[in-house]
Amino acid sequence: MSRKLEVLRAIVEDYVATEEPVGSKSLAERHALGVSPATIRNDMALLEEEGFITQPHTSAGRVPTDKGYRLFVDRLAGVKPLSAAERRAIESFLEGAVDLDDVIGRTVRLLSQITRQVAVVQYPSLTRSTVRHIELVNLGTRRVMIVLITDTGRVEQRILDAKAEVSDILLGELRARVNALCVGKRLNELPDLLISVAPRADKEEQVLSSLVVSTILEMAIEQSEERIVLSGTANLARLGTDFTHSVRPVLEALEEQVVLLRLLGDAAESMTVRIGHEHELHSLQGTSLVATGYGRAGEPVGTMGILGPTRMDYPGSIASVRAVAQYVGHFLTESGS
Amino acid sequence: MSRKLEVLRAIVEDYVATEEPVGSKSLAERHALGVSPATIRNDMALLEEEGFITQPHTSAGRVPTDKGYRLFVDRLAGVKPLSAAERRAIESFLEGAVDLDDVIGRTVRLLSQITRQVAVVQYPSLTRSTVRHIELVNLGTRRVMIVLITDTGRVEQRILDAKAEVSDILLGELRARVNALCVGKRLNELPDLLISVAPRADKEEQVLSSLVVSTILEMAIEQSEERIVLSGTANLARLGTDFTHSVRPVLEALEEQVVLLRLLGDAAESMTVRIGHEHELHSLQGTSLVATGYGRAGEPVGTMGILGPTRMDYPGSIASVRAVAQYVGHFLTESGS
DNA sequence: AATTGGCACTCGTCTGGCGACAGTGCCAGA
DNA sequence: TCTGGCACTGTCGCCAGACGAGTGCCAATT
Repeated sequence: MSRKLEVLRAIVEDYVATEEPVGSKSLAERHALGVSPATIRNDMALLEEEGFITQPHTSAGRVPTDKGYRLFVDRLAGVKPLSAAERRAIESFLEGAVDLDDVIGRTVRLLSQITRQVAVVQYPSLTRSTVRHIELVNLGTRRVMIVLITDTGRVEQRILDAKAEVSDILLGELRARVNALCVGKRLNELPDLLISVAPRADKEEQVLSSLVVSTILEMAIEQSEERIVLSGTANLARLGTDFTHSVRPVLEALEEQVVLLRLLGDAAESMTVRIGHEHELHSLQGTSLVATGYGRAGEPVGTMGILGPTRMDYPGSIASVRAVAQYVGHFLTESGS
Repeated sequence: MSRKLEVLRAIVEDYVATEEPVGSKSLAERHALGVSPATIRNDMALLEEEGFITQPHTSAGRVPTDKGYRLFVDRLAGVKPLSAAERRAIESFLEGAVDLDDVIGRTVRLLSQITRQVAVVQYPSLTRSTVRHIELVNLGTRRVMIVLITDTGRVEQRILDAKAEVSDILLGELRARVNALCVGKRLNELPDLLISVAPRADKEEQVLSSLVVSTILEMAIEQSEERIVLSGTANLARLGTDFTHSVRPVLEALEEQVVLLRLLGDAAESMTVRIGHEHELHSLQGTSLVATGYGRAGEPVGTMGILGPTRMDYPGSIASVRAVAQYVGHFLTESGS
């Protein structure tokens, strides 16, 4: 690898470690580059021309630009092995999780703790998952509860006003029919499947079944708006000290589900790193995202990642996110049958 | 009311409005106290001796102490009527909420928006609520799903490994028996009620029913650990500009469910205001809490409130929190049957 | 006895100047 | 192509002085 890139790598590493602009002299001292500060200065001048680094002011050291970080993660970042403590934390953290909420909750805390950044975890997506069971419960007083259970363990329920008293027998039949049709199918296949349930002779059944079907569809569609949980917002301190200008806009952005969804949206499956200005949203342009998909039995079901300052430890973050995602994948695969 | 208290009230109001120490001169100008600055200075000296106000430094104006705020909210704060915009916001915000999660989610966002502080809402407490229905679903492959539905609309589910294949008939019987016993009862009554389910002749049924019963109890107990949601953390900006010293510790405290629970724990029913050092937790001593319980058909089920700097608009916050709590109470009472 | 105007005093903040310092760019020489 | 030397430049910390907001006290007034 050319020395110039070696210099860039050294700059990124030092800057991430010290949080201060790095100069040619200290660079020569801390890294065994085998050349003098003057030579490094020449390389730095070139790197600056090409837009990989910049100076905060004339007589200061250099700081990587977003473009510099990009080059770093694409070509220079080695794989950083997890520390023993991290391994242990990951392995013990999910022990004893009782349900899906618990798994996701533990995961997001785990991620934010080991990376010391803000962690973001998307619930297993409904559209990608399949129906395990649909339960219809007669609550009396003309009400029916519909419970939709997916193979990822997610449960959605809705209460339906049936207009008229509901017969248990009818409801039982309907339950059997709906389940026969839907179990094992993906949620986005439901609309096509459920068409066949509606047309039926009996008037009373007609009304009820169409109500039930339309509610199930509503749940499948409307509720497939994904949920995302956060943890570790206190770690935003790493963005800088002036709250109102650096931290606040980020905190505001993170409170919007829509923003979070778009944030994780594209990072669908493989490891994705989005750096500074690569974010569309202006308020996030001082941050970087490291995200990857996680799966269940090979099938991708959701995304998780961390958000931190562009000046972050990319190799470490990438390693942690990847490890946690894999572990959660295993866990989901083994626990749910 | 004595003029001295009038002065204290004026100081609190001005300080909350301007966020700057308030001096005798500006106080005389902005408020029609009918006396000269010199007189006010005398009163201020007294108030300072008694510990209601203090000076940040010798030649600055006065700032209320926690004790001063306490006196203010106890004796001086009038009721501030809600603005029309707030009324409208409250009334329209809960329209179209589809389920309990949705109601709570909307409530917490609403509260943080109208008060411009951090809002904290506790889910309807399980122990205080009653069972609406318990559903047992045979998932096949030796698994049974248990769904516990409460009258507040909260749904808890758990999957149970039944060790052996489960007969639908048996499960149906068990479901009927459990529901007959539990529906309408409070969750904390369940242990006593469910004892009678266990002893039964049939070996197979014995195993299954004891498994189911113990799981239901687990759900009732373990899951009655309450959930609390937050919103508006970006508003912590109001605490001050230096992130690491004022905002960060608060953000960290708020991420701990345990802390949140204790925070809201005591504020059980009536309107509670906890100011600065009245918090036990050190990291919250720069903040104040305004909280109240909310109910459903008269029964208290949970707590909600806002957290902000001690220097906050107490009358306004109290009015908003009270109004939202009442409205959510109505909403819960009407919507669930 | 309460209130008021006047006045001296105290400190914190703002400003400008100065020197130390870190780091660069450039150049001539190896 | 690399290196040492050197002049240049911008930041930061420090200090002194001016400014001003606000107080405390006192003597005079009501």
